[in-house]
Amino acid sequence: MSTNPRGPVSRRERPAKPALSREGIVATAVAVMRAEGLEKVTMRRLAQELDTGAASLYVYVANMAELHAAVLDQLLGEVELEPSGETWRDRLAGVLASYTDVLLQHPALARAAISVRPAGENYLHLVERILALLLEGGASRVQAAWGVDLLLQLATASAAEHSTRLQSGSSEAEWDALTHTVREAPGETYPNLHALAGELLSGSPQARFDWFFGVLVTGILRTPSDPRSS
Amino acid sequence: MSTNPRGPVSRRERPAKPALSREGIVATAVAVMRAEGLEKVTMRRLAQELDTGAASLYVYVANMAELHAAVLDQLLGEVELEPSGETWRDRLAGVLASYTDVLLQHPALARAAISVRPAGENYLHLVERILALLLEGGASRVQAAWGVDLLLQLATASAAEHSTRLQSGSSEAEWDALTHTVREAPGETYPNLHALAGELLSGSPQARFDWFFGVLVTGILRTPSDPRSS
DNA sequence: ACCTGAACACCGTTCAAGT
DNA sequence: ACCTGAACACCGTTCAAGT
Repeated sequence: MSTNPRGPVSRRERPAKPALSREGIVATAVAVMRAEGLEKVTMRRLAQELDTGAASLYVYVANMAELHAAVLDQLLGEVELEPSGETWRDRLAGVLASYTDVLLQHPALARAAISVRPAGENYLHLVERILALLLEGGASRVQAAWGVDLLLQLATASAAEHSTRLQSGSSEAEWDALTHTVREAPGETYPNLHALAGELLSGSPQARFDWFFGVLVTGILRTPSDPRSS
Repeated sequence: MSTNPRGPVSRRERPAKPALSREGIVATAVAVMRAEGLEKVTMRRLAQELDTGAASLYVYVANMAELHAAVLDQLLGEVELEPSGETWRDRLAGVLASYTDVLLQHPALARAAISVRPAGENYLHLVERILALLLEGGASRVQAAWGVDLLLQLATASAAEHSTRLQSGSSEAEWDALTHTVREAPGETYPNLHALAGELLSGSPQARFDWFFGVLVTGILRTPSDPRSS
């Protein structure tokens, strides 16, 4: 009869329930999201996964929004900050494409990312990197600072918009409906819409991303900030 | 004892329940949203308002997303499409500012607008007007078509981001937290973030809007679409 | 201080049954 | 064809009570 120096053996059924912690909760949230999507990341589901009650989680996270922000920051760790590329422009395009990719893999998160400010480490690293590349490209201090905002906002919005199209069951039908609406727009009421229907619906996502990126970079470098405000 | 030629008078308590219709449902949804916000626009609440059961609404709208799209299109009727302004550029800025204003008045709708494609009349009129202004400014066909997308996407994202800051009870505290994070970012790990903290947090919403708008217009007119795709 | 069960006040959507 | 009640399968958050 060997004795366990660490005390009596009790509840041998499962490994001792690990203590709750903010990191544990966020890690579980990320795992559930990867497996089943952000929709399934609910307080009740997380609690079940951690073998406790939903109310217990509120000791470590203030609410759902804060949890979403933490999950998002965690995901941002996957963004490629040092992509290959000859010029600063290619590297900047690479970082943004990687950011967009990460969001596209998690449709619901892309939507959440628009209203959520992740103030975590990974978000800061991303901002830092984009600032560096813009400065390398010759942007002024204000151009770089405001430019980051503009670039991230657009990348996020594009991912959110695209991701809804991808996931929602009705994606195909909805796209058809939009196509139909544009193509059938009467030329008397909507002359330009009618004339440019082809262009409005043209372009692969890649081609559009490239053009959008070009527009922003060109604009950022050529547009001085309002002299009255600097 | 007068007789009613239209039949026996029954249920004199309230005016006869009006027949359900898609327009009636959307109008009620808009009214509830104006009064109490999009969060309160639920199937159950709308049904209550219309003196019926939630299930009955599904005869006229497919689901919540479709209802949101209809509400959004209705709201877009308030956008000023003919603002005063000397140049096409001023008028375009006016249209976009008005669009942003409308969304800012309804925070939750701004967020919904990112993933929702309103295919209604008012949305089409907005697109038509922006196309016309861009063409007037000398944009090519593709520049105008893709430019509308870019301008609307960015205006929507800005409104969504800003509106969350405005409404969420914790807005002030969250903004302080972000400010603090940026100001306290260690210079060794985040040299650029640290050096540009002032610029990152600078600028009134108006100043940023003006600069963003300038960046997009400049970029749209100067960036040719990829020759391989046109 | 941390954890819990139970409750509060809700959701969207489906479906069998009625008219 | 349209409308209904009831049910299904959930939510986030709070709070008194325990340890």
